[in-house]
Amino acid sequence: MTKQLLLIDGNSVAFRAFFALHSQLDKFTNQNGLHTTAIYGFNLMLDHILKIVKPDAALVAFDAGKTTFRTAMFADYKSGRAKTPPELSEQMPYLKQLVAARGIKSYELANYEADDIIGTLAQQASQSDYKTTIVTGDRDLTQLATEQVTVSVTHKGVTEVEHYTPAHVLEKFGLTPAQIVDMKGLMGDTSDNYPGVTKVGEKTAIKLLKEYDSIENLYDHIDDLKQSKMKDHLIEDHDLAMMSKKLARINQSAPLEVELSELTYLGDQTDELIKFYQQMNFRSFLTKMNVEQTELSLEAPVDKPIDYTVLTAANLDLVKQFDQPVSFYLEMPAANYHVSDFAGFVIGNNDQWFVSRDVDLLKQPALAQVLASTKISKNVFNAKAMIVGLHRLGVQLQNVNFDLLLVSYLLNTNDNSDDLGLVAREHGYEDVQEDEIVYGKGAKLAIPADDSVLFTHLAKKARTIDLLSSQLFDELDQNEQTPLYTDIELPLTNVLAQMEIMGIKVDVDRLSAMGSKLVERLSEIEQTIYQEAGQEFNINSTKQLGEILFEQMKLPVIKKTKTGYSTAVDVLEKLRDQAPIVDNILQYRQIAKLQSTYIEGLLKVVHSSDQKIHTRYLQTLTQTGRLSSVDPNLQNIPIRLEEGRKIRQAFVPSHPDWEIFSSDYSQIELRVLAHITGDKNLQEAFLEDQDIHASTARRIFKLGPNDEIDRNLRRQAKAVNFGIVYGISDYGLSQNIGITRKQAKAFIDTYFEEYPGVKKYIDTVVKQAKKMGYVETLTHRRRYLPDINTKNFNQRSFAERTAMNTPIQGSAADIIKIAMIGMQTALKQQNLQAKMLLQIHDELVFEAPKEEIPVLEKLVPSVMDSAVKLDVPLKVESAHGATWYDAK
DNA sequence: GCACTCACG
DNA sequence: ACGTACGTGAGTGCC
Repeated sequence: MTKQLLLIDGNSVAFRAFFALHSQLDKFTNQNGLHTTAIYGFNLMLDHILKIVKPDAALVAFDAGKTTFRTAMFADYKSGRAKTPPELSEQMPYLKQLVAARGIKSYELANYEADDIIGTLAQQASQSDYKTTIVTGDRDLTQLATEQVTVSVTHKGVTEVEHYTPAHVLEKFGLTPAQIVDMKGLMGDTSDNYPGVTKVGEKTAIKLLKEYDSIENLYDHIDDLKQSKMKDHLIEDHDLAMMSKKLARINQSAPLEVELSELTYLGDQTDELIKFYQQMNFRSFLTKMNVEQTELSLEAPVDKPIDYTVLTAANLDLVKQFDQPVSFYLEMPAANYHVSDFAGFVIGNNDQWFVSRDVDLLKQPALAQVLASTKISKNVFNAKAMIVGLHRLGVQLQNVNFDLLLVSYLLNTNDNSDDLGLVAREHGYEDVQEDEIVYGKGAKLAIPADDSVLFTHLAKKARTIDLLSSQLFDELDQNEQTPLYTDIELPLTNVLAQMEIMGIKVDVDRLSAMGSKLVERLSEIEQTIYQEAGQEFNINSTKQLGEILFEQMKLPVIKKTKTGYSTAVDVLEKLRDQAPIVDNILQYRQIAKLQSTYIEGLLKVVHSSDQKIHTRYLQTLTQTGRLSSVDPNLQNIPIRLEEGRKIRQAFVPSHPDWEIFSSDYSQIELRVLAHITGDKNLQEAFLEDQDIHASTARRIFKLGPNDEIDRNLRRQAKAVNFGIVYGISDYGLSQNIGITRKQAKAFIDTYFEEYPGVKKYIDTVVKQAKKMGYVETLTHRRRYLPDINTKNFNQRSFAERTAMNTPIQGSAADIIKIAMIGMQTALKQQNLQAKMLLQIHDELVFEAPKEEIPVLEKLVPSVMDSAVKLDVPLKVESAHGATWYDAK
């Protein structure tokens, strides 16, 4: 029978695991301050792969030392590589302990790398009756793939792996595994520091090898190549290419001192492993082994049993005893809490938990008074959902102290799952199951019939909230984020809840009438398109559309996507002149979008009870601190094109003789930029209330104060301003305004000369991000950037752009949040009937009686522009009218 | 469930 | 040499 062999590239996987968890570096330490990220990640990978492979034999290979037979060939091999971080080095000895405790042999060999050990063993295994799986973070090992040997390369994290068989290598590179070394020979390897051929990268290497198979054959036919720079480089670098290929080739006959027969996989060495996990403080792995964690159990109950009391109308007075913070949780299994069923609730503290399925009990004074009490504070998970859910029952929730979801998100914007069990796990608490497991999902979503299943789940949720509060409050404090939570996000939760509950009225008839017209026009255009194409097809299918345009009608292919031809707007616009069908397709797309997303989509979510739409704002989702809006999204209702803008005519006030009133910040992000960077020239433009894009145009195009700025110059300057905010690149700018990359680069260089403060800021913020691993907004909102130091150019560049953009976008989000809280307070204080309904990132939308409009025209801008004090003024513009459309 | 396209700031 | 603008949500097609 075929046996299974598992070979793991220890250094490379540890390295991957270390950087995958880099943002969590400080959270993963044991009692002695040892960092444990690489060990933890490595073990996750082991768990994952052992399940898939079920090996009979296994080995983890490690690199032995600095010098190998490769350094003898090429002195610079792997030189110039950044030193292994000490936080990783310190973990390596323990990693070997882990491997041993899991019943796997480790091995290293002087003068050879882990690759060579693996290559040699894989070779031997193929001659015996073995199937081999190699796990590594290094794609170079794919050269070892054969029908008997699969190379599993770890992806983003460490548990996601991509399995390379010869077929997969072919699909991925268009090459055989044997050609990988030729590819590396031509392209070189920056991380191993061997050169390859000048100016030849992966793409070129693959192209050449597809034609010539190998480096040797390529050079045999070098005279056949057309005269080109590339040919010159190839000839010039012949020796380098040959050497690089040798360096890339994995040695498959290293003088190993181990044999396959010694690699028997023993399985977990339970006692040793438990001791090791305890030493590493790996609670989740201990849980998996069903180990009682005595000394940790007070803090971290793991499957710890829980007692609860079932509440009934008869014993309801039991809840009157509460005189200190209580945890409360109202269970709504569907995501949309405006309409979800109620499964039950839990309330309690100090290991006294009261549960019930009967949410009507919440209306009883004994309970309702606790929830509304301003004396007894409440600890919850997702306060906004609780407020809205309770409101549906006619019950008020006041005095929320701790919101686990919200605090978790502020501590790390990635901890934004709306599942309590998952969020708790991020903080080391393992005993709450995922909702999906308890309630199922999709069509299978159901409330468990078994009382003990439901009640245990609920009680554990309440207990977890209770137990996590002080720890997470401490962490907030350490991050200087307590004011952000207390003064901004927590009060905002309540404001958002009120906006969602209020909803916005929709003129359903109007929307339907617009829909009918669109449907008519759609079928007309459809017929025209079919005629022009000479056949009927599904216009919505990009695949079919691509075939018609680019194969049958032979239009030039401008851009391709991963899967075929691109038919996106920018492509079609370039083809406009070539065939009338293109214009019609653009028309069709525009109208189809309006019809399906905005007419049908919105009609579907109008509540029949009040003819209103009640969106949900997600307060704990975005990486920058912005809100998002779902079910439906009311933050992307059309405005740019008149056709679509008319949709806004269907958004109307909820009372006769009321109007829609809207105020928006003008250029808030650029003003924030001027403030944060301290750039005097940019600040001056805002202090003098100049047209900012015109002012930028004047500077970057070196125009005099009286020169006219034509529309095109202003448009280009505007694009440059956007580019700066987004974290500029010459390529991105050139694409956006249709100029060459060189011109774009010149614009950017001039911009930085004119605005030196901006340049300085960008350099500083990126440096800061590289050092600290995160960036911050005005209010200490934090975003971790785990990729900021990665070797991968794309990932790193992206992280760098994010480092520049997040403080700007995020601070603008902070400002409008503060303004919203101020507005809610002001409306109440002044006894106004006006209601705040929507937030669209830099805009607030209200409805109000006509007579209050003059009040709002003063009040709203004054609250908005005084939300924070910046070094430049904030500017607010307002409008009002009978519908949202008319508020322009 | 992913890819593509397109709506907004 | 690399291959990009920042942040979102929703509908449709296709596997």
